[in-house]
Amino acid sequence: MSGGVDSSVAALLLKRQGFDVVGLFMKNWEEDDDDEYCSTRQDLIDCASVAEIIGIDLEAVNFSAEYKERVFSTFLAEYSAGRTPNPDVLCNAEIKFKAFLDHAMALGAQRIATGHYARVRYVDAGVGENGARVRRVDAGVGENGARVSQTAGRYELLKAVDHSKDQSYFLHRLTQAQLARVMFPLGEMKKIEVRKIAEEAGLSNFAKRGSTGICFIGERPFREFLNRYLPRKPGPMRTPEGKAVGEHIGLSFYTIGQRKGVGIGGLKDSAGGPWYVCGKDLEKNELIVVQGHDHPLLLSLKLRADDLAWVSGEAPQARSSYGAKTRYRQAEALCRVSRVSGDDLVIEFSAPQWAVTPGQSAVLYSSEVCLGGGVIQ
RNA sequence: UGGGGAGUCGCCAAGCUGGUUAAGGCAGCGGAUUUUGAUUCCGCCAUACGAGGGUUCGAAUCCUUCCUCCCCAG
Repeated sequence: MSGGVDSSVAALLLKRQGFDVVGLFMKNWEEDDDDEYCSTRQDLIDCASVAEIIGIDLEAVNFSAEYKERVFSTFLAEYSAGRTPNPDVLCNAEIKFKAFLDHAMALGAQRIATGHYARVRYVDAGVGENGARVRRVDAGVGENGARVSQTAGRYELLKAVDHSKDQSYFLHRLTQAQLARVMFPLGEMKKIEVRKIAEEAGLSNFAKRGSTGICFIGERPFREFLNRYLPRKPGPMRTPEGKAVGEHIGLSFYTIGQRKGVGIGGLKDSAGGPWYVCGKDLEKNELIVVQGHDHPLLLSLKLRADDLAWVSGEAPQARSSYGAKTRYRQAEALCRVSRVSGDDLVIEFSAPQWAVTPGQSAVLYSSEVCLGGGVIQ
Protein backbone atom coordinates (compact mmCIF):
# COMPACT_ATOMS: atom_id res chain seq x y z
CA MET A 1 0.00 0.00 0.00
CA SER A 2 1.28 3.39 -0.96
CA GLY A 3 -1.16 5.61 0.83
CA GLY A 4 -2.98 6.42 -2.38
CA VAL A 5 -6.54 5.52 -3.31
CA ASP A 6 -5.68 2.77 -5.73
CA SER A 7 -3.80 0.45 -3.43
CA SER A 8 -6.19 1.28 -0.61
CA VAL A 9 -9.20 0.22 -2.63
CA ALA A 10 -7.34 -2.84 -3.87
CA ALA A 11 -6.86 -3.90 -0.26
CA LEU A 12 -10.42 -3.06 0.59
CA LEU A 13 -11.83 -5.13 -2.24
CA LEU A 14 -9.77 -8.16 -1.30
CA LYS A 15 -10.76 -7.84 2.29
CA ARG A 16 -14.42 -7.73 1.30
CA GLN A 17 -13.93 -10.82 -0.80
CA GLY A 18 -12.82 -12.64 2.27
CA PHE A 19 -9.11 -12.75 1.79
CA ASP A 20 -6.81 -12.62 4.73
CA VAL A 21 -5.20 -9.31 3.89
CA VAL A 22 -2.10 -7.74 5.30
CA GLY A 23 -1.11 -4.28 4.18
CA LEU A 24 2.53 -3.67 3.39
CA PHE A 25 3.96 -0.21 3.11
CA MET A 26 7.23 0.09 1.26
CA LYS A 27 9.80 2.72 1.85
CA ASN A 28 12.46 2.46 -0.76
CA TRP A 29 14.10 5.84 -0.83
CA GLU A 30 15.53 7.62 2.13
CA GLU A 31 17.86 10.22 0.78
CA ASP A 32 15.37 13.04 0.96
CA ASP A 33 13.49 12.30 4.14
CA ASP A 34 13.23 15.88 5.21
CA ASP A 35 12.94 17.82 2.01
CA GLU A 36 9.89 19.59 0.72
CA TYR A 37 9.10 16.92 -1.85
CA CYS A 38 9.11 13.98 0.51
CA SER A 39 5.61 12.76 1.19
CA THR A 40 6.51 9.43 2.78
CA ARG A 41 5.46 10.48 6.23
CA GLN A 42 2.00 11.54 5.09
CA ASP A 43 1.67 8.47 2.91
CA LEU A 44 2.32 6.21 5.85
CA ILE A 45 -0.22 8.10 7.93
CA ASP A 46 -2.79 7.66 5.17
CA CYS A 47 -1.98 3.97 4.97
CA ALA A 48 -2.44 3.52 8.67
CA SER A 49 -5.74 5.34 8.55
CA VAL A 50 -7.02 3.21 5.70
CA ALA A 51 -5.79 -0.03 7.24
CA GLU A 52 -7.63 0.85 10.40
CA ILE A 53 -10.86 1.54 8.56
CA ILE A 54 -10.84 -1.61 6.49
CA GLY A 55 -9.58 -3.64 9.39
CA ILE A 56 -6.27 -5.06 8.31
CA ASP A 57 -2.82 -5.12 9.79
CA LEU A 58 -0.20 -2.88 8.33
CA GLU A 59 3.49 -3.50 8.18
CA ALA A 60 6.29 -1.44 6.78
CA VAL A 61 9.23 -2.74 4.85
CA ASN A 62 12.28 -1.01 3.56
CA PHE A 63 13.97 -1.97 0.33
CA SER A 64 16.11 1.10 -0.05
CA ALA A 65 19.25 -0.93 -0.42
CA GLU A 66 17.74 -3.16 -3.07
CA TYR A 67 16.26 -0.19 -4.85
CA LYS A 68 19.57 1.58 -5.05
CA GLU A 69 21.41 -1.48 -6.10
CA ARG A 70 19.02 -2.89 -8.66
CA VAL A 71 17.16 0.13 -9.96
CA PHE A 72 18.84 3.40 -9.20
CA SER A 73 22.31 2.29 -10.25
CA THR A 74 21.07 1.35 -13.71
CA PHE A 75 19.06 4.52 -13.82
CA LEU A 76 22.21 6.56 -13.30
CA ALA A 77 24.31 4.45 -15.61
CA GLU A 78 21.78 4.92 -18.38
CA TYR A 79 21.55 8.64 -17.89
CA SER A 80 25.28 9.05 -17.89
CA ALA A 81 25.39 7.11 -21.13
CA GLY A 82 23.09 9.74 -22.60
CA ARG A 83 20.03 7.57 -22.63
CA THR A 84 16.62 7.93 -20.95
CA PRO A 85 15.74 4.96 -18.76
CA ASN A 86 12.35 4.12 -17.32
CA PRO A 87 13.15 3.33 -13.69
CA ASP A 88 9.60 2.33 -12.88
CA VAL A 89 9.67 -0.54 -15.34
CA LEU A 90 12.74 -1.85 -13.57
CA CYS A 91 11.32 -1.08 -10.19
CA ASN A 92 8.35 -3.31 -10.87
CA ALA A 93 10.48 -6.16 -12.15
CA GLU A 94 13.09 -5.94 -9.41
CA ILE A 95 11.44 -4.49 -6.36
CA LYS A 96 7.68 -4.61 -6.25
CA PHE A 97 7.39 -7.96 -7.90
CA LYS A 98 10.63 -9.48 -6.73
CA ALA A 99 12.08 -8.22 -3.46
CA PHE A 100 8.65 -7.32 -2.18
CA LEU A 101 7.06 -10.48 -3.49
CA ASP A 102 9.73 -12.61 -1.85
CA HIS A 103 9.26 -10.75 1.38
CA ALA A 104 5.52 -11.33 1.30
CA MET A 105 6.01 -15.01 0.63
CA ALA A 106 8.44 -15.25 3.49
CA LEU A 107 5.74 -13.75 5.65
CA GLY A 108 3.51 -16.59 4.64
CA ALA A 109 1.43 -14.91 1.97
CA GLN A 110 0.01 -16.81 -0.98
CA ARG A 111 -0.17 -13.87 -3.31
CA ILE A 112 0.52 -10.20 -3.47
CA ALA A 113 -1.86 -7.60 -4.83
CA THR A 114 -1.21 -4.08 -6.00
CA GLY A 115 -3.29 -1.17 -7.17
CA HIS A 116 -2.05 -1.39 -10.74
CA TYR A 117 -4.50 -1.03 -13.56
CA ALA A 118 -3.85 -4.25 -15.46
CA ARG A 119 -5.17 -7.79 -15.51
CA VAL A 120 -3.77 -11.29 -15.32
CA ARG A 121 -5.46 -14.35 -16.74
CA TYR A 122 -4.56 -17.96 -16.80
CA VAL A 123 -4.78 -19.71 -20.14
CA ASP A 124 -5.13 -23.45 -20.22
CA ALA A 125 -2.71 -25.50 -22.25
CA GLY A 126 -3.44 -25.93 -25.88
CA VAL A 127 -5.29 -22.70 -26.25
CA GLY A 128 -3.90 -20.15 -28.64
CA GLU A 129 -3.43 -16.48 -28.21
CA ASN A 130 -6.96 -15.84 -29.27
CA GLY A 131 -8.36 -18.92 -27.69
CA ALA A 132 -11.71 -18.90 -26.04
CA ARG A 133 -11.12 -21.48 -23.37
CA VAL A 134 -9.52 -19.16 -20.95
CA ARG A 135 -10.01 -19.05 -17.30
CA ARG A 136 -9.85 -15.80 -15.47
CA VAL A 137 -7.45 -15.59 -12.63
CA ASP A 138 -8.94 -13.28 -10.15
CA ALA A 139 -9.84 -13.04 -6.54
CA GLY A 140 -12.10 -16.04 -6.81
CA VAL A 141 -9.37 -18.36 -7.88
CA GLY A 142 -6.16 -19.16 -6.23
CA GLU A 143 -6.91 -20.96 -3.02
CA ASN A 144 -4.11 -23.18 -4.03
CA GLY A 145 -1.83 -20.31 -4.86
CA ALA A 146 0.47 -20.28 -7.79
CA ARG A 147 0.19 -22.59 -10.72
CA VAL A 148 3.55 -21.76 -12.10
CA SER A 149 4.91 -25.18 -11.46
CA GLN A 150 2.20 -26.73 -13.53
CA THR A 151 3.10 -27.15 -17.14
CA ALA A 152 -0.47 -27.05 -18.19
CA GLY A 153 -1.01 -23.45 -19.11
CA ARG A 154 0.35 -19.99 -18.79
CA TYR A 155 -0.42 -16.60 -17.42
CA GLU A 156 -1.11 -13.61 -19.58
CA LEU A 157 -0.75 -10.00 -18.70
CA LEU A 158 -3.67 -8.03 -20.04
CA LYS A 159 -4.37 -4.38 -20.42
CA ALA A 160 -6.71 -2.79 -17.91
CA VAL A 161 -10.30 -2.61 -18.98
CA ASP A 162 -9.97 1.15 -18.74
CA HIS A 163 -7.41 1.70 -21.47
CA SER A 164 -6.85 5.28 -20.47
CA LYS A 165 -5.43 4.09 -17.14
CA ASP A 166 -3.76 0.94 -18.39
CA GLN A 167 -0.41 0.33 -16.71
CA SER A 168 0.57 -2.91 -18.34
CA TYR A 169 3.40 -1.01 -20.00
CA PHE A 170 5.11 -0.72 -16.64
CA LEU A 171 4.57 -4.38 -15.93
CA HIS A 172 5.73 -5.87 -19.17
CA ARG A 173 8.87 -7.40 -17.69
CA LEU A 174 6.98 -9.59 -15.28
CA THR A 175 7.50 -13.31 -15.70
CA GLN A 176 5.28 -16.34 -15.37
CA ALA A 177 6.57 -16.99 -11.87
CA GLN A 178 5.75 -13.46 -10.86
CA LEU A 179 2.34 -13.30 -12.49
CA ALA A 180 1.39 -16.57 -10.85
CA ARG A 181 1.46 -14.83 -7.51
CA VAL A 182 -0.05 -11.51 -8.41
CA MET A 183 -3.49 -9.98 -8.26
CA PHE A 184 -4.64 -6.69 -9.67
CA PRO A 185 -8.04 -6.03 -8.12
CA LEU A 186 -8.47 -2.79 -10.04
CA GLY A 187 -7.90 -4.23 -13.49
CA GLU A 188 -11.53 -4.07 -14.43
CA MET A 189 -12.36 -0.77 -12.85
CA LYS A 190 -12.35 2.83 -13.77
CA LYS A 191 -10.62 5.42 -11.68
CA ILE A 192 -13.89 7.19 -10.88
CA GLU A 193 -15.35 3.95 -9.59
CA VAL A 194 -12.30 3.41 -7.44
CA ARG A 195 -12.63 6.84 -5.88
CA LYS A 196 -16.32 6.30 -5.38
CA ILE A 197 -15.73 3.03 -3.58
CA ALA A 198 -13.12 4.72 -1.43
CA GLU A 199 -15.47 7.53 -0.56
CA GLU A 200 -18.36 5.22 0.24
CA ALA A 201 -16.12 3.11 2.41
CA GLY A 202 -15.05 6.20 4.27
CA LEU A 203 -11.41 5.99 3.29
CA SER A 204 -9.79 9.27 4.20
CA ASN A 205 -7.71 9.37 1.06
CA PHE A 206 -10.59 8.99 -1.38
CA ALA A 207 -9.81 12.33 -2.99
CA LYS A 208 -6.05 12.20 -2.62
CA ARG A 209 -4.18 13.36 -5.63
CA GLY A 210 -2.42 10.59 -7.50
CA SER A 211 1.30 10.50 -7.10
CA THR A 212 3.58 11.09 -10.02
CA GLY A 213 7.29 11.19 -10.56
CA ILE A 214 9.68 8.29 -10.19
CA CYS A 215 8.02 5.86 -7.86
CA PHE A 216 9.37 5.95 -4.32
CA ILE A 217 11.34 9.04 -5.14
CA GLY A 218 8.45 11.25 -6.10
CA GLU A 219 8.03 14.31 -8.18
CA ARG A 220 10.76 16.86 -7.91
CA PRO A 221 12.69 19.24 -10.16
CA PHE A 222 14.27 16.63 -12.32
CA ARG A 223 17.40 18.42 -13.45
CA GLU A 224 18.39 19.36 -9.96
CA PHE A 225 17.74 15.86 -8.80
CA LEU A 226 19.84 14.30 -11.53
CA ASN A 227 22.54 16.88 -11.01
CA ARG A 228 23.03 15.59 -7.49
CA TYR A 229 24.37 12.40 -8.98
CA LEU A 230 25.67 13.43 -12.37
CA PRO A 231 27.98 16.34 -13.13
CA ARG A 232 27.16 18.99 -15.64
CA LYS A 233 29.13 18.93 -18.83
CA PRO A 234 28.25 21.89 -21.04
CA GLY A 235 28.64 21.87 -24.77
CA PRO A 236 27.06 23.24 -27.93
CA MET A 237 23.59 22.72 -29.30
CA ARG A 238 23.57 22.38 -33.04
CA THR A 239 21.12 21.92 -35.84
CA PRO A 240 21.60 18.84 -38.02
CA GLU A 241 23.21 21.22 -40.53
CA GLY A 242 25.83 22.10 -37.96
CA LYS A 243 24.70 25.57 -37.03
CA ALA A 244 25.33 26.42 -33.39
CA VAL A 245 22.15 27.66 -31.77
CA GLY A 246 22.82 27.46 -28.08
CA GLU A 247 24.55 25.73 -25.24
CA HIS A 248 23.51 22.68 -23.26
CA ILE A 249 24.41 21.83 -19.67
CA GLY A 250 25.24 18.20 -20.29
CA LEU A 251 23.84 15.58 -22.63
CA SER A 252 22.48 13.54 -19.73
CA PHE A 253 20.05 16.27 -18.83
CA TYR A 254 18.05 16.07 -22.03
CA THR A 255 15.89 13.51 -23.70
CA ILE A 256 14.74 13.00 -27.26
CA GLY A 257 11.68 15.07 -28.05
CA GLN A 258 12.31 17.48 -25.22
CA ARG A 259 11.25 21.06 -25.72
CA LYS A 260 11.31 22.65 -22.29
CA GLY A 261 14.72 23.64 -21.11
CA VAL A 262 16.26 23.87 -24.52
CA GLY A 263 16.15 27.63 -24.11
CA ILE A 264 16.47 28.74 -27.71
CA GLY A 265 14.73 32.07 -28.25
CA GLY A 266 13.91 33.82 -31.50
CA LEU A 267 16.52 33.53 -34.20
CA LYS A 268 17.21 36.03 -36.96
CA ASP A 269 15.96 34.09 -39.93
CA SER A 270 14.02 31.20 -38.50
CA ALA A 271 10.36 30.34 -38.66
CA GLY A 272 9.83 30.93 -34.97
CA GLY A 273 8.60 27.53 -33.90
CA PRO A 274 9.79 25.72 -30.78
CA TRP A 275 12.97 23.65 -30.76
CA TYR A 276 13.17 19.99 -29.82
CA VAL A 277 16.03 17.69 -28.96
CA CYS A 278 16.38 15.11 -31.72
CA GLY A 279 19.73 13.53 -30.97
CA LYS A 280 22.99 13.51 -29.08
CA ASP A 281 26.54 13.29 -30.31
CA LEU A 282 28.39 11.83 -27.37
CA GLU A 283 31.76 11.99 -29.10
CA LYS A 284 31.56 15.72 -29.66
CA ASN A 285 29.36 16.38 -26.64
CA GLU A 286 26.83 18.06 -28.91
CA LEU A 287 23.09 18.19 -28.52
CA ILE A 288 21.27 18.05 -31.84
CA VAL A 289 18.13 20.16 -32.01
CA VAL A 290 15.53 20.77 -34.69
CA GLN A 291 12.81 23.32 -35.07
CA GLY A 292 9.16 22.35 -35.25
CA HIS A 293 7.24 19.56 -33.59
CA ASP A 294 6.84 17.67 -36.84
CA HIS A 295 10.41 17.76 -38.02
CA PRO A 296 11.20 14.54 -39.91
CA LEU A 297 14.21 13.83 -37.73
CA LEU A 298 11.86 13.39 -34.78
CA LEU A 299 10.03 10.60 -36.54
CA SER A 300 11.03 6.94 -36.77
CA LEU A 301 9.54 4.16 -38.82
CA LYS A 302 11.49 1.45 -37.07
CA LEU A 303 13.41 0.71 -33.95
CA ARG A 304 15.68 -1.89 -32.47
CA ALA A 305 15.35 -3.05 -28.92
CA ASP A 306 17.39 -5.41 -26.78
CA ASP A 307 17.39 -6.59 -23.20
CA LEU A 308 14.22 -8.41 -24.07
CA ALA A 309 11.71 -9.78 -21.62
CA TRP A 310 8.66 -11.80 -22.57
CA VAL A 311 5.77 -12.51 -20.29
CA SER A 312 5.26 -15.98 -21.69
CA GLY A 313 8.93 -16.73 -21.53
CA GLU A 314 9.13 -17.04 -25.28
CA ALA A 315 9.67 -14.39 -27.91
CA PRO A 316 6.70 -13.66 -30.13
CA GLN A 317 6.78 -14.63 -33.77
CA ALA A 318 8.12 -12.27 -36.36
CA ARG A 319 4.98 -11.19 -38.10
CA SER A 320 2.82 -8.22 -38.73
CA SER A 321 -0.06 -6.73 -36.81
CA TYR A 322 1.21 -6.24 -33.34
CA GLY A 323 0.60 -3.17 -31.34
CA ALA A 324 3.55 -1.39 -29.81
CA LYS A 325 4.14 1.44 -27.41
CA THR A 326 7.44 3.25 -27.36
CA ARG A 327 6.67 5.02 -24.10
CA TYR A 328 4.02 4.95 -21.44
CA ARG A 329 0.98 6.97 -22.27
CA GLN A 330 1.65 7.01 -25.97
CA ALA A 331 -0.99 5.70 -28.29
CA GLU A 332 -0.35 2.13 -29.26
CA ALA A 333 0.88 1.90 -32.84
CA LEU A 334 0.39 -0.79 -35.43
CA CYS A 335 3.64 -2.49 -36.30
CA ARG A 336 5.28 -5.63 -37.55
CA VAL A 337 8.14 -7.47 -35.93
CA SER A 338 10.60 -7.84 -38.75
CA ARG A 339 13.24 -9.61 -36.73
CA VAL A 340 13.38 -11.16 -33.33
CA SER A 341 16.05 -13.26 -31.67
CA GLY A 342 17.13 -13.99 -28.18
CA ASP A 343 19.16 -10.83 -28.15
CA ASP A 344 17.24 -8.23 -29.99
CA LEU A 345 14.17 -7.24 -31.86
CA VAL A 346 13.38 -4.98 -34.79
CA ILE A 347 9.99 -3.35 -35.09
CA GLU A 348 8.66 -1.53 -38.14
CA PHE A 349 5.74 0.80 -37.73
CA SER A 350 2.97 1.46 -40.21
CA ALA A 351 3.10 5.12 -39.33
CA PRO A 352 6.11 7.10 -38.09
CA GLN A 353 6.49 7.33 -34.35
CA TRP A 354 7.39 10.57 -32.63
CA ALA A 355 10.58 10.84 -30.60
CA VAL A 356 11.48 7.20 -30.19
CA THR A 357 13.95 7.36 -27.33
CA PRO A 358 16.86 5.05 -26.50
CA GLY A 359 16.52 3.72 -22.97
CA GLN A 360 12.74 3.74 -22.99
CA SER A 361 10.88 0.48 -23.29
CA ALA A 362 9.22 -0.73 -26.46
CA VAL A 363 6.32 -2.92 -25.43
CA LEU A 364 4.44 -5.28 -27.72
CA TYR A 365 0.77 -6.08 -27.58
CA SER A 366 -1.44 -8.57 -29.31
CA SER A 367 -4.82 -6.98 -28.87
CA GLU A 368 -5.44 -7.05 -25.12
CA VAL A 369 -2.39 -9.11 -24.29
CA CYS A 370 0.84 -7.49 -23.23
CA LEU A 371 3.57 -9.71 -24.61
CA GLY A 372 6.60 -8.02 -23.15
CA GLY A 373 9.27 -5.97 -24.80
CA GLY A 374 12.74 -4.57 -24.61
CA VAL A 375 14.84 -1.49 -24.28
CA ILE A 376 15.06 0.81 -27.27
CA GLN A 377 18.52 1.27 -28.75
C1' U B 1 35.39 61.14 -40.78
C1' G B 2 31.55 61.47 -44.99
C1' G B 3 26.93 58.91 -46.92
C1' G B 4 22.99 55.47 -45.78
C1' G B 5 20.13 52.27 -42.33
C1' A B 6 18.57 50.70 -37.56
C1' G B 7 17.52 50.95 -32.20
C1' U B 8 9.92 48.08 -29.36
C1' C B 9 9.57 42.43 -23.27
C1' G B 10 15.60 37.67 -22.26
C1' C B 11 15.48 36.51 -28.08
C1' C B 12 12.99 37.15 -32.89
C1' A B 13 9.25 40.60 -34.54
C1' A B 14 4.33 43.69 -35.85
C1' G B 15 3.04 48.64 -35.20
C1' C B 16 5.95 53.61 -37.29
C1' U B 17 0.62 58.29 -43.45
C1' G B 18 0.07 60.33 -34.73
C1' G B 19 -5.55 58.86 -31.01
C1' U B 20 -8.93 54.36 -25.94
C1' U B 21 -5.80 49.23 -22.37
C1' A B 22 1.81 48.49 -27.33
C1' A B 23 0.18 42.24 -32.16
C1' G B 24 2.28 37.48 -32.51
C1' G B 25 6.09 33.75 -31.93
C1' C B 26 10.33 31.63 -29.09
C1' A B 27 12.28 31.38 -24.28
C1' G B 28 10.80 31.72 -19.10
C1' C B 29 7.29 31.05 -15.03
C1' G B 30 2.69 28.75 -13.04
C1' G B 31 -1.09 25.09 -13.55
C1' A B 32 -3.74 20.70 -15.88
C1' U B 33 -2.68 15.78 -17.80
C1' U B 34 0.93 11.77 -16.08
C1' U B 35 3.48 6.10 -11.24
C1' U B 36 9.85 7.33 -15.96
C1' G B 37 12.08 11.28 -18.56
C1' A B 38 9.37 13.84 -22.23
C1' U B 39 5.30 15.47 -25.20
C1' U B 40 0.48 18.00 -25.15
C1' C B 41 -3.04 21.53 -23.12
C1' C B 42 -4.36 26.04 -20.25
C1' G B 43 -2.81 30.61 -17.81
C1' C B 44 0.88 34.54 -16.76
C1' C B 45 4.66 37.42 -18.89
C1' A B 46 6.69 45.55 -21.78
C1' U B 47 2.19 52.11 -17.80
C1' A B 48 6.87 50.40 -21.67
C1' C B 49 8.78 51.53 -27.17
C1' G B 50 17.85 53.64 -26.78
C1' A B 51 18.29 58.67 -23.73
C1' G B 52 16.98 63.92 -23.22
C1' G B 53 14.34 67.86 -25.10
C1' G B 54 10.27 69.70 -27.94
C1' U B 55 5.37 69.98 -31.33
C1' U B 56 0.29 68.38 -30.02
C1' C B 57 -5.89 67.89 -26.68
C1' G B 58 -3.03 63.30 -27.57
C1' A B 59 3.21 60.14 -29.89
C1' A B 60 6.40 54.04 -30.07
C1' U B 61 4.65 56.65 -34.23
C1' C B 62 6.30 64.10 -36.15
C1' C B 63 10.82 67.54 -35.05
C1' U B 64 15.56 67.97 -32.56
C1' U B 65 20.08 66.79 -29.75
C1' C B 66 22.89 62.95 -27.79
C1' C B 67 24.23 57.62 -27.29
C1' U B 68 24.75 52.74 -29.55
C1' C B 69 24.93 49.29 -33.54
C1' C B 70 25.15 47.89 -38.82
C1' C B 71 26.37 48.78 -44.08
C1' C B 72 28.95 51.57 -48.02
C1' A B 73 32.79 54.80 -48.81
C1' G B 74 37.78 56.15 -47.06
